[in-house]
Amino acid sequence: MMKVTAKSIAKELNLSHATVDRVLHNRGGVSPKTIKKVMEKAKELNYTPNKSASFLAKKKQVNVAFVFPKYPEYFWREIEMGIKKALDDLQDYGFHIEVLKPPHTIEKQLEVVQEVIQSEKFDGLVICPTDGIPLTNIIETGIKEEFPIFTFNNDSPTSKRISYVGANYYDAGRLAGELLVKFTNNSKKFAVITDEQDTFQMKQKRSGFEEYALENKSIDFVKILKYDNRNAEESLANIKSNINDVDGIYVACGALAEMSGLIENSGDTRPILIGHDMSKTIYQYLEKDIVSAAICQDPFYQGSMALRLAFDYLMLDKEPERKEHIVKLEIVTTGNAKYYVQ
Amino acid sequence: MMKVTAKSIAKELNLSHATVDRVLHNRGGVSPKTIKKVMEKAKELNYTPNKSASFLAKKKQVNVAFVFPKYPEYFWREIEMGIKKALDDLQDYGFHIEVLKPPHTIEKQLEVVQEVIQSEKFDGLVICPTDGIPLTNIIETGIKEEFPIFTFNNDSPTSKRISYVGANYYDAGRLAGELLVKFTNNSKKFAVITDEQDTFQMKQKRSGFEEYALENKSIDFVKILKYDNRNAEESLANIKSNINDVDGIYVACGALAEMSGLIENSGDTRPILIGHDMSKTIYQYLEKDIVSAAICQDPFYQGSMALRLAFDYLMLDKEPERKEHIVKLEIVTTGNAKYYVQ
DNA sequence: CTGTTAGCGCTTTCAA
DNA sequence: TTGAAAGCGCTAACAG
Repeated sequence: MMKVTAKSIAKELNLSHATVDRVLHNRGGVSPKTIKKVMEKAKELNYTPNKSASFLAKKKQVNVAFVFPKYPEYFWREIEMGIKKALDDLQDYGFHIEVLKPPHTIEKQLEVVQEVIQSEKFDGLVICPTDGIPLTNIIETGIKEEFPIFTFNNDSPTSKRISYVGANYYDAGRLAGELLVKFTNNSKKFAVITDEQDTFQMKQKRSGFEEYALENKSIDFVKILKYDNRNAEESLANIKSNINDVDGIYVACGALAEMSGLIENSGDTRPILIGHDMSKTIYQYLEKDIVSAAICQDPFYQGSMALRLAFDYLMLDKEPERKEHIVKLEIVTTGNAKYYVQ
Repeated sequence: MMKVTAKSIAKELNLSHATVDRVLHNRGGVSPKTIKKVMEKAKELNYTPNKSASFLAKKKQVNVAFVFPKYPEYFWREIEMGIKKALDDLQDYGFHIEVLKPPHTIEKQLEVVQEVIQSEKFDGLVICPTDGIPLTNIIETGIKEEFPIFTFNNDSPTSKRISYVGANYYDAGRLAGELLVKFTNNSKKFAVITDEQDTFQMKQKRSGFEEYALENKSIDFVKILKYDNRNAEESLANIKSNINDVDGIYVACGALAEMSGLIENSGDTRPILIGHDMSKTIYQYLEKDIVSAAICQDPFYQGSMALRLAFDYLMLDKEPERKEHIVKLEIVTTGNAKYYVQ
């Protein structure tokens, strides 16, 4: 069977391919009669437009900015690889990106976002907000000015961003609770390590964990301990003095490696340790059984998906199917850790 | 900055874009001088060819057959979705596929494979061999006749297939061992359920599990029990009478749902149950805590990747980077099960 | 309302 | 060894 193109269906109907193109994309200015004829023929022959040719002819060029933090590097490198991989297929279509990594503070991010919106250089923005809540306003402003903004990894749920792709951190907290209970063989004493700025993400994780604990009658207590990375030694010392009576620790912030170091050198009976994300260092602690499990969220996939959503929206005028694209939570233990590192 | 195309670099050098194209693809018939000039200019301007335009002009059409079983349906549906999704981006490039699902017996598969190779309809074959070993010969024959064959999900390691994408089942068995030990709190008594035909895959899983058990001094015994799906009731009855003394069961074959039913109705103390893959049914057993964990291998990704490898090889003349593309093993428990179903 | 035409970036044939 | 020209399937401007 022959390939079916706009031209081939035009020939069958004694029309010009321009007319066929008009109805195929309902650009208007075609008589109802011909519209009907063309639509029927197209359905009959099962016509599908050729994206390559379409983009080639359109000459549309779109530029989108990706804004996300630099640290932890092992995590964002994976995300960036996912972005770049997905881009491979798309840049021939005239879709281009620029990656910006301002320091991970709210002020710096605000500056960059403002610049991105005002510079006229970009047609869209994909951002991991340092903290969703404070950035709501600026995102809102952008959206009002018809500037499309997408969030990923961290959401800004109260803003009207086009869509979010990333994990559900409440569920992540719950999962952490489940794993800790299972691995400690129904212990009753837990600690959660959070970071200094109690961001939206951190709150979600905590409440997931705590609600799981609450539903689980066997639990005695959950201690919340803060880790401040600008003051690492001191806060580690403080944590150390507070975990003597716990059987399991959930590191909700990005300090799993630091906590592992602490536990490794703490002698005698070690508490069960779980946390988030994978790196070479964490891999080693998994191998040594100092970390029992890490909860991951496929950063590579997340990056690809964020790019795809932006592409679909900006180049294909396709609204995302859902406002929230929640990525799966993956459990990593010694047995499957090697698949998650590098 | 302008877009850099063959034409634009031709203009800069006062050449025709045909000549530029010749050197860019070293088609020969160009003087060393011009070759040098063009190559330098291309590097300087950081030229990248436009795939869309290239495929459009080439008019190359490639057809590949995908051969895999129909059952278990929940699993192969996912794989097929992965294939179809990846195809979305590629069919505009002239890459087409046909999915064939012969009954999962060696004879039927052999027939289909022979037909695929001889029919002249296809330019390549991607197959999940019912059992790698017996299919080696036919794959070998195809490869000898320059007919490219790829394996996925199940390998045919002794054949000279272009590449394999799928899990490492030895590692899967080991992981099963680790999980069982952790979840049973260091039990010493385990059973493994395999299927009637002891395929290559099943052997791998068993030996992974057994070696883990061997290394783990605490284990008393591992019972191997067979499940025959052509004779379900009888073999379930037989299994039932043999698992009274075990604390943990690893279902290595596709009978996790059946085993769950057995355990659910067996009253009193239940053994810990783990197995492979996700379906709606298994999801329910996870929720009820009858299944403690399932080991998955991202069938969607597997399908996409198999397609990509075939595309790269056949359309881009790109040899796969590795002969074996091992997909990660994922651990599914109650807490993250919802991400793995549907 | 419909057709003609040029052109997107590339490949391929033919001619010089 | 090089260039000119046609054409892949589509879009968009212009003409009728």
